[in-house]
Amino acid sequence: MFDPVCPSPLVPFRVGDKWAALILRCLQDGPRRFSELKVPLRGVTAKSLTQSLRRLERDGFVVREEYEGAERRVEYALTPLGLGLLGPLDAACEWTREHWDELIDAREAGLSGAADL
Amino acid sequence: MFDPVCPSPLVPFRVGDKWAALILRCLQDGPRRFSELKVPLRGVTAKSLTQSLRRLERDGFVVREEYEGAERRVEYALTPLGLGLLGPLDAACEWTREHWDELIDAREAGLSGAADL
DNA sequence: AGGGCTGGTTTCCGATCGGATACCGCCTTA
DNA sequence: TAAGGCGGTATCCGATCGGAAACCAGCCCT
Repeated sequence: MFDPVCPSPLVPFRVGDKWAALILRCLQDGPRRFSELKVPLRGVTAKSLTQSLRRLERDGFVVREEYEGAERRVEYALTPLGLGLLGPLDAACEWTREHWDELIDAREAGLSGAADL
Repeated sequence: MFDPVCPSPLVPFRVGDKWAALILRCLQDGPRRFSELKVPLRGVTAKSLTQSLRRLERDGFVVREEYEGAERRVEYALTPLGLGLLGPLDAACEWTREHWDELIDAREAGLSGAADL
């Protein structure tokens, strides 16, 4: 999941910061713990993950719930607002999948003669 | 159009860089000249505009056409791919409009107690 | 000859982004 | 008592983003 070799920088859409969209996807099937998020989000550092989660929380897309008990347990879950965000996000993802070949071709064509950028 | 006082940083979606989405919108009703883009995109500097346009061109969303003649004339137009991009973009915009109040409320609530970020 | 418009480029700079690394308190288990 | 997992923080750093300002060539008009 979320292979770092995947050329996702090609995707023309973004939701929030670098990891936000992936976090939302990870949470769409239910709450996840901090460490359960780190696994699928390959390569994310604790700092970046915390930062993204704090922002998603501040913006009302995610709630942080700390359970008290013997073992420490913190779970993150989507709010209704965050769940709704998945709609347009899915639309964008689907469009990207449908036009993937065109995106690749266009960029490769546009790349010849534009070394930098 | 595109009032700088508009709190658009609240919008959770992004397409490309800061000006890309606005440029696409400006082009949706037909080609526009460089200087015709600068007007509605209030506050954009020539550098930023050029940069965004070059990227959009490289990625195959926009074409640059230079007309020869007495007066200098350069026009930018959407490609079919760029036109298609407006679909999911519109979906995202509409979602944002529908949930605007929730977005505001959520951020205001989330802001109390989170000074920075 | 000078000034203006068009479509940029160049340089500089501060702000932000995000990775690397080290460290932390708390709790459980061996 | 030490080791290890959990859920982070703190600090540093290089890369990128994007605005400000200056400058430019080519062409027009006066």
